[in-house]
Amino acid sequence: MKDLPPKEPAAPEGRRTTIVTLSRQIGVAPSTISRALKGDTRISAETRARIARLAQEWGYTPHASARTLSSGRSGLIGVVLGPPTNPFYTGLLHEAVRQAAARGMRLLVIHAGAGAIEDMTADALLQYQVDGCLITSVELPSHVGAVCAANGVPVVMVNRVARLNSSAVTCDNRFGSRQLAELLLGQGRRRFALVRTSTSSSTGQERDQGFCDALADMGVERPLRLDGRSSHQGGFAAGQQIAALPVGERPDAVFAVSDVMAMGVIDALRMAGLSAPRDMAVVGFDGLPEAAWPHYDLTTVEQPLPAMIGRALDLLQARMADRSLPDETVSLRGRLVVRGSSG
Amino acid sequence: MKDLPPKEPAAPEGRRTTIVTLSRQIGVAPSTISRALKGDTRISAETRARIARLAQEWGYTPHASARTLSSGRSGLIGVVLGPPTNPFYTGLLHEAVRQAAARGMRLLVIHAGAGAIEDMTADALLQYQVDGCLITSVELPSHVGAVCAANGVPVVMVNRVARLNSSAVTCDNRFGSRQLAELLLGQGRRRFALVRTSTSSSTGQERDQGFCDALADMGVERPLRLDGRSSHQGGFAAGQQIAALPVGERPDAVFAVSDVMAMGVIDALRMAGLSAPRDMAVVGFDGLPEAAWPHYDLTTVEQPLPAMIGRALDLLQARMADRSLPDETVSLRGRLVVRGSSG
DNA sequence: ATCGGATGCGCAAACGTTAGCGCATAGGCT
DNA sequence: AGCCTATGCGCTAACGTTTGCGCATCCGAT
Repeated sequence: MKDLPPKEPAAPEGRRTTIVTLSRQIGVAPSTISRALKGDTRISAETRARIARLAQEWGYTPHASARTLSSGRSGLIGVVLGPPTNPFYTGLLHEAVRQAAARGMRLLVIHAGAGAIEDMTADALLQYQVDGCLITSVELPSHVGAVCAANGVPVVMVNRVARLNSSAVTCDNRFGSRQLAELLLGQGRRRFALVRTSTSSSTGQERDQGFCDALADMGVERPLRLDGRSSHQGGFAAGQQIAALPVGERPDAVFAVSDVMAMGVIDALRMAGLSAPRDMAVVGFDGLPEAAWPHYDLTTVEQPLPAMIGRALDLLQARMADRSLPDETVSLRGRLVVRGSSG
Repeated sequence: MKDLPPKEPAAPEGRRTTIVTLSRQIGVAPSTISRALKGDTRISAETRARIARLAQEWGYTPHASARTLSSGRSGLIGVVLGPPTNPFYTGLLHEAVRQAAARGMRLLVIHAGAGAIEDMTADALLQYQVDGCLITSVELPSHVGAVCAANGVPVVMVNRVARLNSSAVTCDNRFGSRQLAELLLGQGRRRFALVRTSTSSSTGQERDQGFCDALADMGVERPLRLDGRSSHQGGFAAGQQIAALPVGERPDAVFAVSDVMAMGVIDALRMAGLSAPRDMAVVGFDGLPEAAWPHYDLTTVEQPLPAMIGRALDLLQARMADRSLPDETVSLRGRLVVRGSSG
């Protein structure tokens, strides 16, 4: 009944159990151990089984650095994360951690937040030999892009349009915002306001265009445009402006290009004594968990985050295996989630 | 005017510039390069300067894996991150990334979220030879603890009490919630509700106790206790219960042990037609940026996050340098931030 | 009996850095 | 002039894995 986990069962000198420890135990070459452990069929099935058992018994753990040094592959994905003011990035990180782990990869956080990325920081990509890079920041930091390109490190942007030397996976922003527009138009709304981000991200622009195109198709006049930071505060400020409009000029529907901003709008309206579905419809985009809070009850388009991360990792892994693959952009359709805020 | 950044200036064969590339260029031993680059004073100042210049010229980037393999130090900090439902962890991550980078270290995200951590995942700690571990999860995942302890990897818990084989840095929860209690008592509030987390984290318990002790000191009866998940939803549910109380039994102040929960409480009250400072005071704990939103305007105790992360990294680095250092717990005082929600 | 090809594994050279010794050279001291 | 201590580097052996070859052995086919 030796049920103990393989806790240094026979590594007496406190030295790590390595591939040669095993090789000496069992009387085969280290290379055989290495191959057996990764399932190389050139090694007979029974030898592989014996080796697997031995490794288990001795609590063998591969040494990632040694593998990296020898093979050039680190199993690490460099991540540049967007600002904390948008919970979307938080969800994205969590999903990425989970899925990467399932594929045997880990996330190395290179940079997080809004600030510019320093060159020194970007060098970590090289130092740690990341196999690929996941970027969700507003813009592909130039130095990171250069470093990756110069070293053949594949880059995938998530929720951003592709730049030079990068693939990308996004939500179908145009289609999504068109759906929102059509929903509102179908309700008879005709006076629109559009709350956008001042830093014109590709995502924001696409949502803007998709929405406005749908309005144009119906011959509805262009919406009132308000710009602000992509955060609750940005939306809040826009909401205050909207609330301050003379009653006659008030829109009957407002589309904020991100859920956080929409939440800000709602809060601002409320503080001005206006209410989300009653005085005007408010819709957002992203599908944050927060948008479902009863207090917001926000109609939005939910980005298919798990699928997006999955595709992003697919793209990355494909390009790790074959560096010559051309850049690719995939866009996935989101799901319109109709809640109370749209009336 | 050769202003180009050191972009493979002379690495013709696409081979990485290594320490021996440099050593051959300049005619010294590789070991000398290594020592010079890390400022070893045994190398003359002028040689060091020459080498530094050469390295710059050739765009030399150290190979982290090689260093790790040889020296045993990876420059990596393993991170276990709490659930995405509490923005506190997001802020913590951002701060940690920034400060770690400033100290030349990177964050390897081992696990994120509420789910249990798998053994395989924990093994990444060993594989990548992390120098230390930062844990903010609710409880120290047992396997992670075991792995770290067995391999002498220092562990620091943040916002959690220390477990066996770990140091910790927390906010002074008792003092903070006492301050909140005294603030409310000073206003004449006497009927209290306490919204707690059902999973009894050390943090939650301490805040509970600090608050109740202060009440007891004033001879005020024990508060009504409501338990829920540590999220907006948990707080929301508690808020609904409070709102549903007969008017005579309603508290005149509620303390939610975290800001997210307090936000949930406020939203629930509001949906029931009650309002935060008017019908009862609501206070939280953490000092989230979200708490400052005009819509919440939440009185809270702000955890000194930058200082906490700083101390956590201090503890970690000290224990990397000297593994024999005893575990240490430091608690830092937060700052009472009085806003509108407390009336 | 001989040959040809699988099948199964071993050899040894990388990968880039670090660190324990050890060996010169130079200068100051007696 | 000889000895001693710095000062400044070089040698070399790790660190643990991977991988391109290459070499046996064994099987069946000729």
